[in-house]
Amino acid sequence: MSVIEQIKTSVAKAINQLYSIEVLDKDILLNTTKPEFEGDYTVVLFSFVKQLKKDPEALGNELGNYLLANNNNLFAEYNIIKGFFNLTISNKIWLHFLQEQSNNKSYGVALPTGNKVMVEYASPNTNKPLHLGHLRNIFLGWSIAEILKSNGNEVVKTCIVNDRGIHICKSMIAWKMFANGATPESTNTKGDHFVGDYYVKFNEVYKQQVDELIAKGMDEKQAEANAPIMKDTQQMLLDWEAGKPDVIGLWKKMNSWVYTGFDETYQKIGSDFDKTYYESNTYLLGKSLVEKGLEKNVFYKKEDGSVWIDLTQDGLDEKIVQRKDGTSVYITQDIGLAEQRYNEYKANESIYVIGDEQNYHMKVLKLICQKLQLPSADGIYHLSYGMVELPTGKMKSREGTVVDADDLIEEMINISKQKTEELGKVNDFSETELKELYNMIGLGALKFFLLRVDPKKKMIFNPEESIDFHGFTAPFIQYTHARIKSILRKNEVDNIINDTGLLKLEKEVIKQLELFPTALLEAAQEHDPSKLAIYIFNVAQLFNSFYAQHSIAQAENENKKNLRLHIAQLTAQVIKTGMKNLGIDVPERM
RNA sequence: GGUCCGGUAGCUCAGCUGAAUAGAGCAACAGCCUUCUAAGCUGUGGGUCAUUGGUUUGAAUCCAAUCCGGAUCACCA
Repeated sequence: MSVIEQIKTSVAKAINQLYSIEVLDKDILLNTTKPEFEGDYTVVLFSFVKQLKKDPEALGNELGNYLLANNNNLFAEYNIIKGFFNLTISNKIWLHFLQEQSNNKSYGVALPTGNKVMVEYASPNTNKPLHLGHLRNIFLGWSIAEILKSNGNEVVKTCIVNDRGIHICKSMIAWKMFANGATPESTNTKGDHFVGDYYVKFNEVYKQQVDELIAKGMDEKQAEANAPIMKDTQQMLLDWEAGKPDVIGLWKKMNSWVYTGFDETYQKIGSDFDKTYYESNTYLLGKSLVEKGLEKNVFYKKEDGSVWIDLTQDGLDEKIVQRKDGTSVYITQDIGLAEQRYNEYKANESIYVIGDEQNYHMKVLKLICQKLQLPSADGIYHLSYGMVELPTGKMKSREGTVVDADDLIEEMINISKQKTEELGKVNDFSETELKELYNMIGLGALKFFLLRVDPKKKMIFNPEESIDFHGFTAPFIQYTHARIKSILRKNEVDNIINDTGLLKLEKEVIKQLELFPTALLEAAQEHDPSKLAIYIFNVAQLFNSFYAQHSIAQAENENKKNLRLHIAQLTAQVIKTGMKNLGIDVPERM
């Protein structure tokens, strides 16, 4: 049980005993004590002062005496300032904690709970390469999966590839018209970029044709509908749906180019999936559910034969779930896929990492699943994240104003190379070791940059200002780790910690380390890796202050040295495990 | 127009289940390497927490209204 939980339980019990009122653990408002006051944790008494009509001073003293008398292992002393009841935890608790955990490689990781969670993320289109927005999505998905695993959940990572539809046909048409048979190999281009170039090409030509038609006197709408290249594309979609061999062949070929490109990127950033679904296989799903919904009167049929659901009672609108020609719409596919995934994996929770422009859609999806009483319905959680925008506005792949994922990754790695070379601390590294280190630092910086902020907030990325390597960043944390490792390489740790008392900073670091499982749990509960990122940063920052003030190797005596080595060891461990949960590796040297 | 999200230091962001003098990082300025890795540490300056009103012993935090920015409300996906 964490120290915080112990305090809450003790205080709640004390109040129950002393005043016979019903107080639960969660009613205890507990903060870390502000540095300018004496103590470790502070209970805010005001609500009890009011309830019990007692003077805070008197209440605090009665409580303090009771706590000291009945929990003498936990509390060392207390003081009361206004309504703030400051508790000092006894050093024995901290030392015991350190002794128990400093050698525990899996500190913070919970035992299996039997809970199963699916995390869906990435979900790219196969007509263009990945961009910065995808990276935010992928890093978030990966990280939340890791965090859930650390909290004892079994996790299935999944991806739904958007591999069909008009946008795919656009690239295909443009390739047919302009490529003269070129391939990624023949042009030495990464497959997803190769296909993406034709998507851009399509839009150029399309725009030109529309302009021409407008110049000939057509209005804009008509022009857009009548541009020859668009008509060809629509025909191609029909041919695809009809299964015309040459179209299907081209579709398969171009998609395979894209997948090869994606795989390269996924491998580079260290991401993978346990199961990939393809929309070309799932887009017809959900039909049986429409039937079921009609039977249950969840859905209703309009005169023209289209099927709808009325969500106005729930504050939403009417939504179509099946077209009059009997084909599924997007949301129906999603319902069908939700059912299919549940049948395959029986996960009781399903997290969708999808941008916040789909908030409404996801709300509707969950609601419909609930109304259909699908077993997966209540477990649906939309991990919504804000768009990544440029200072000039939104990224638009159609217009080519995107921050390309591969370019950005390469740039980050180059910067880390350059900085590492400037510092010259690892000149003895081999080529492979160096490459690994540059990747670790460059990708770490990028991942941390995207994960350290609240997912639901949109973020602005300025390509002109490169991502920082100082302060609240991954390299700062990685550096702290490397520095500790350097000390641990040079000094023997004795297993037994002797009680020599704790200096302020020694205790502060231990206190912070003790919060690790709490931070991991909070990140999981709130589906928010930024909580963990901030926690790890605080650990590193606090350790660095400690490090600057107190020598470890040259400590005042052997016992102090050993104590500090244990602190250093556990700090390194927490950083390593914590960063792993963000998908970031941490070097032994840098 | 309805719904949802956001507005905190020059910049990027924490804090938002109410509680002590609103915190970090970056940038600026001033210090600290003959001692464990200076990608570090210490300090200084920098705030009408969008605005107004309300609830409360106490509001950045809760409520209401207003202003600003964004998303969404497709027989697109």
